[in-house]
Amino acid sequence: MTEPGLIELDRGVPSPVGTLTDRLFDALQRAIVEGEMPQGSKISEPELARRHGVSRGSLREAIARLEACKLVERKPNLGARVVELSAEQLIEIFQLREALEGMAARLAAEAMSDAEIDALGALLAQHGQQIEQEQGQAYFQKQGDLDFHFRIVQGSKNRQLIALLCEDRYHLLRMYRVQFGMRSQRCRQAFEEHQYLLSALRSRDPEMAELVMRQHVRSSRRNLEQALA
Amino acid sequence: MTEPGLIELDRGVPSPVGTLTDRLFDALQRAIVEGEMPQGSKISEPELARRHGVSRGSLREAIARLEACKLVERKPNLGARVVELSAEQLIEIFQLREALEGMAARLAAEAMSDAEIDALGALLAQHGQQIEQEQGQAYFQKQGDLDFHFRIVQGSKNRQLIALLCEDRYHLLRMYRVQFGMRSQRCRQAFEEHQYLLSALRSRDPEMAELVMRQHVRSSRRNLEQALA
DNA sequence: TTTGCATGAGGTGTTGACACTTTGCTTGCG
DNA sequence: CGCAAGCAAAGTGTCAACACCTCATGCAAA
Repeated sequence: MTEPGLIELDRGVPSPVGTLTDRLFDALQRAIVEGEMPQGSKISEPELARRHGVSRGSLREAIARLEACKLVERKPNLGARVVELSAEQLIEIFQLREALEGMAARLAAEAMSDAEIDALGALLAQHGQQIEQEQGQAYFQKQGDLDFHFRIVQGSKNRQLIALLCEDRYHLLRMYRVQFGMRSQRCRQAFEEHQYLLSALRSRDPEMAELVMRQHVRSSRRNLEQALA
Repeated sequence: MTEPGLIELDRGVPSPVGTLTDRLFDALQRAIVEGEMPQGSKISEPELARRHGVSRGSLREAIARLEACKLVERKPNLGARVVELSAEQLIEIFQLREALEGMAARLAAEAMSDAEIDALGALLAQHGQQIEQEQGQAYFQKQGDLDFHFRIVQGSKNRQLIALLCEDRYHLLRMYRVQFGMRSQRCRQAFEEHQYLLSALRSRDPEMAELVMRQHVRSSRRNLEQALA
């Protein structure tokens, strides 16, 4: 629920938090994820800098960070473009997730505290209610799913995994969800799989947790492949 | 054998390849991996810029890329420091590798061409000879091991995996190998495990390939944990 | 002696300007 | 009419200078 606040740039107040490059990075990242900057569109440094009332230097540093997140691609002397998510790349991302989140679940089964697991259970219960009431269908359910996976990764207590999935690649996944936002017929099934995973965590069974998580991500991928064909 | 050339900065010739930031990045990366810039040491932008005869702007972009590779850590208004590899973080990196390279091996079992697999076999045969002759013990064997894993990842044909392991995190692994360079008693065992993996690839058995690779990385990790204790 | 604040130096964040590269169009020649 | 060389505009790479922040040093007051 309380996702680390995205700072709005270009508002009345000059957002007195973080460095200028930080705020620029957040603003651009949001713009790309939401689709305001279309996939594959070219980024003109002078124009963007003018639009945001910022020098090119700061903008270039922000773009460098976006490049590290794989949200933009840059070629020397040719400039930067917003990344394009092809079908193949989406599938590759899901293969990456299968491996990484599977390992995260395995580690989480041993590293999460009882309190964290209980909190996860509460979150799931809430999701269940939302699904029953069929309210906030699209957005909230997807956000909920993201929250769930987010917490598992955090629960692994592995800083490499956390940095990679919750900071570096997190926004790329959000971009996929926002822009490819296919209505999830898989919603109820995904909810069940989340509960299986919760059981594995409660049993402190690493092997089972990894198995369930991998199967879960793989199902999502298969669903995606089918929808793309 | 033919690792993409590291460009030497500060030589007679002005290295007429790539942008200045690129060359700076390569030079700093090498310096960090080799230990010339000690772990945890602070990076003074003015001094480094002067030493390399470069403006601070270019240097800052190079540092931003190093940060993306996790080779340096930066805090606002406090500057950048070379990353410190603690024992815990090393273990976390190996857990990451187990997941990622396991998946890479799985995919490679289906995606690699027969020619690529044959070339891998030739590489392994060469390693075997080197081990027999006990020559070039430390460096070449470690480099050989890195080459082997490098090729498996490339063989997965998954651009996400390749970018992550062969570009983003590759140098962090090299840094560990160079600086923690423990003599590998495990050398012969690792060689055998590599051959098991080759067999799995030849059989086009994804399940087995992933299993062997994960076991291989896990053994390395256990060996590391033991050596650290 | 110790605590607190002022001050200065060093360092980082940010900016505007300059130089080179790319690109699309124009112009002149075959 | 087609094509190559050249030119102009836009864009990226690089730089030096300015503004703000942090930290350490020293001085003054309790």
